[in-house]
Amino acid sequence: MANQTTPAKTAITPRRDEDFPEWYQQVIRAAEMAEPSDVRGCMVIRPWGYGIWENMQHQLDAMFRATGHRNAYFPLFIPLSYMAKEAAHVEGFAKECAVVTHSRLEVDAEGKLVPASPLTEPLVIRPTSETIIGASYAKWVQSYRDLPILINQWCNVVRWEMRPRIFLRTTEFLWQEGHTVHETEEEARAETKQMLDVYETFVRDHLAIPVFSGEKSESERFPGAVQTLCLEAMVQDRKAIQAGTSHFLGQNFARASGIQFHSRAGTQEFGWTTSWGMSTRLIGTVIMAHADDDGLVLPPRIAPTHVVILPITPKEETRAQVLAAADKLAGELRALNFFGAPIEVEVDRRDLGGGLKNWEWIKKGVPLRVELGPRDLESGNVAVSRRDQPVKAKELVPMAELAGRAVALLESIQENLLARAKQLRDKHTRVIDSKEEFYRFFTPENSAKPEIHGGFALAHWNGTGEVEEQIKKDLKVTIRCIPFDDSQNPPEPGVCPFSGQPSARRVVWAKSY
RNA sequence: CGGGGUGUAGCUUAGCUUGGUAGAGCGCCUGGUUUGGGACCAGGAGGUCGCAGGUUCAAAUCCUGUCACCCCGACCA
Repeated sequence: MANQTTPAKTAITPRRDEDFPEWYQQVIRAAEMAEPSDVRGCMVIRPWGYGIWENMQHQLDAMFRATGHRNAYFPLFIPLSYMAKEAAHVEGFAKECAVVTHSRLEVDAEGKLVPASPLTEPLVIRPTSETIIGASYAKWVQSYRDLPILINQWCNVVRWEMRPRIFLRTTEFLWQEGHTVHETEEEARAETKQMLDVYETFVRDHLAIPVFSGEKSESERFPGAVQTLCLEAMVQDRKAIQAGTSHFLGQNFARASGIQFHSRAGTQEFGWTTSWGMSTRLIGTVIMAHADDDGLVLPPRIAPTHVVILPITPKEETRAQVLAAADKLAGELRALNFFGAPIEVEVDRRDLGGGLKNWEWIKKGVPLRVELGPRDLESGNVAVSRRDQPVKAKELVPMAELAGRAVALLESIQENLLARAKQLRDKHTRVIDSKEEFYRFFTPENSAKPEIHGGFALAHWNGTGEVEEQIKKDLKVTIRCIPFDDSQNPPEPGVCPFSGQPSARRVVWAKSY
């Protein structure tokens, strides 16, 4: 009996329903995506995690280019005085800025390295780049003919967070920030909405995560913005997570940075600016949206490897044959195009137990696993397992047909993950009209160790910050977004259950990350 | 930054109340047996018990401080 080595029921312990935050960390570790570093709040992104990020980057970048944007790069350091230019902006970020105050190290009398040469003006490490990019734009913009300016930058930013969590909230993180200047308010507003739509398409079609899109209430708005648009996704513990934001900045930052131009009418006008961003946090969102108790589950479109071929070589005499067949199959698959790029195939020829190898790839979330052994050579079949299906499930596919079906299989997984996520979200999105029901919805039965509960509540709201504040205080629930008025979410006047006052439309309430 | 908890080998941990020179499982290395499923046998490497003080003949164990991490709050992509 092999009692001691009996496999755990699930590859990840604890399970999601036992301890969701701990499960999340274990998935990241088991998939070798990232790990904590010696620097507090900062993470090391390992190749598997970084490969996912690179795919996200390339795909979004293509979408930015297609909408007329170009990449550029601005400094990491922002002069302290720049930060002070926009009042609300300073207030929003001051508490989480890392500040560089010295320019060299010296050995002191005790032989210890100490900072020396204080800077005349301290430099802030960018928490975001509105101010320093604004300074450049102020120089570049003279006339309406210079507009619009449509620039994006991929970079790291630093926000000194109190409670870091890998991918979700780290002190340093990677992101993309778009910064645009427009001649008119309408144009800038259209840009803000357009980029939100780009994000929504990306998150839904590439990451297989459905979202609510809408506007933030005043209390949740980006510091200095006139309007903040957002996407809100539901993950498997039914909390909301923001999956991208787009800000209409009005003329606030243009005034602060002096972005002015001669208009068609010959007058001097301030530009209308926008900014929009998404970050490595989306990797955490993908994990929490799709991963299961056996590890990561990757939407094929962002998987660093789409197909892993597992050669089974029980007998030395058939080994070479099996490996050759595996390589041949890999070659056929690599010639295929999935979603604009070659299918990424890995042949795992490591001399490990078959089960061990298999589990590694399950934990990494590779969409398709293909087992190929001597018996398959004879029968002409391979066993194909989909990561969106139970681990033991496999389908025998004639080897000659696999290449013909691979793309469809990947597409099917992609669709299934989206459908599954949508189902989860819809199941836990509830229209609520009474305060009692609302409070019940968001209150766990076991307060000592809260079980997974709640979800999204669609409830009326009188539009005041007081109601928001009260509910946040009572339940830790906030307005995640005020949906746009469109055919999908038509406005529906009603009564705010918290104040009894009239409400123009339902808004989305949830606990959030 | 407040409240709670935890720090012992790469990971999970026993030992701590009742001080007496550090134990296990997984993983790792070597050899062998295996091989359609997270294999088995034998041997082996790996720990200044988070760190710094203190009490003591003696500290993983008691005391003080400190750091890190986790959970809950305040803040946020």
